[in-house]
Amino acid sequence: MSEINRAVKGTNDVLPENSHNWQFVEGKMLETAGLYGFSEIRVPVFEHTEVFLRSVGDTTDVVQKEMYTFDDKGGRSITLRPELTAGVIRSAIENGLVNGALPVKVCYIGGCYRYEKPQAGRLREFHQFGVECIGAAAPNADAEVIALARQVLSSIGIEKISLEINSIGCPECRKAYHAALKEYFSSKSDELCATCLDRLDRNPMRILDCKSPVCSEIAASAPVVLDYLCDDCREHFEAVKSHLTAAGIEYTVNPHIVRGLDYYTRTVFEFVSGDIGAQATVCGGGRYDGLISQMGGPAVPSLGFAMGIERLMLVLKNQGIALPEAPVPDLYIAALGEKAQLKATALCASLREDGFRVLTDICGRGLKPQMKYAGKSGAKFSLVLGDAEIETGKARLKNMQSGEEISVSLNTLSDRLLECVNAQALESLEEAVLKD
RNA sequence: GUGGAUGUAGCUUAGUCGGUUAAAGCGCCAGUUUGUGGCACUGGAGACCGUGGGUUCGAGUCCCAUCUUCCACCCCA
Repeated sequence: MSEINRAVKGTNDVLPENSHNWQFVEGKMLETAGLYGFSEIRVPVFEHTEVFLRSVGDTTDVVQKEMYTFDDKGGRSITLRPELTAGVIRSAIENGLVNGALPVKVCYIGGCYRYEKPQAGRLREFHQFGVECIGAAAPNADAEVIALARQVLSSIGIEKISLEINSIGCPECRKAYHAALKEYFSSKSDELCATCLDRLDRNPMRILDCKSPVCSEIAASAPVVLDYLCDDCREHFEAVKSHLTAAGIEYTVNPHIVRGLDYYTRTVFEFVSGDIGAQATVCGGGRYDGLISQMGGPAVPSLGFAMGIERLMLVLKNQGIALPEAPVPDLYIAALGEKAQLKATALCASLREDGFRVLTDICGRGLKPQMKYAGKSGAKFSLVLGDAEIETGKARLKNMQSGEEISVSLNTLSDRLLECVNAQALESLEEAVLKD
């Protein structure tokens, strides 16, 4: 296949048969965020490259080798967003949100772009839902944001997923911890893998995250961040845990959680699933108290998380979680002959005006293929319109599941269809109750 | 960026030691039935066998390269 009919590597289409699942999931995300007071914010897909260098951190892998960066025709360096926090914070500062009533609570859904080698749960274009809570320093803010993530997951049926939390401290207490880590790992430097040797200088905390068996064995007995937290950070972390417990949220403390983006401070957390392959993190987030001032805003604390929607979909699929069915047409009108087609057009117009989902033939087909299509479309009812029906003003309304038919007057079709659709819905509702 | 696997109609696949018009099921279109879907039967459309080279009288089949997809490393959501 040539490039003209092939999607770019690492990108996916959401086809009509799946789009209702995305609509459902995204709807639940926005709805749940609303319960916590978060409103949607929409920001551009691209920003000045500098926005990401400043926030994500210019030593991170994301910035160093994964960004889609290019010069526009005006000579500006532009980057497709690899994540949304940077752009959202930029917008909050630029539009003065951070100077208004705090906290600012915003959420977002959008595509992100990273030049990576695709594999299970990893794409070059992927989608994130996330929230930013700007201006809240208290530990119950951390718990609230985590509770929101938890509730989003359960609102779409995901219960089997684990929450891991950690505190990586503030810049102050991290100095002591870095020193301790360096000392510890330096003593084992001849056993560490090549990348970890490199990390020893740049960012020793990342060694804790290494999956190579040797390194993770060494990391297992490395100094633990939690032992090096200053009093404030320790107190904060203890309070976060108390609030999580108060909210009824289960968690495990994993001192090896280290986020890959530079801006994190204090609380960090991940929701992890064992059902979707090596890329197991479905949601990652934490606190980033220094980010706003680092990006030229006032010194206000901030926190948030991001969820990978494709990974979420994988969890749903691999755990066999069923989402609501796509809506089906209420009525298919089969028409025979020009007169009947005109009448069908008129009926469709008024029924759609009344809010019904109505289909009719637009391919000029015969009755049988029309009925066949009606069946495939999943339409609840069908109606055949020919010369006889136009003449008498009456037609037979057919229930496509049971096959039973009733005679209806075309003048009162809308009312009768409403009754029939409701009756059918009631029937399946009763069936559902019986099954329980 | 490194490694392993993969590629034949829209989908799932068959295709022998290299041999003539590349096969089947599902799906799609139409008919059997001139006004009624699901079942059955009949017919039809649809594939430059991922792409480009090479070996050969002859390549879907063998060789090389390249791309895609999948999986893992790395990293992250």
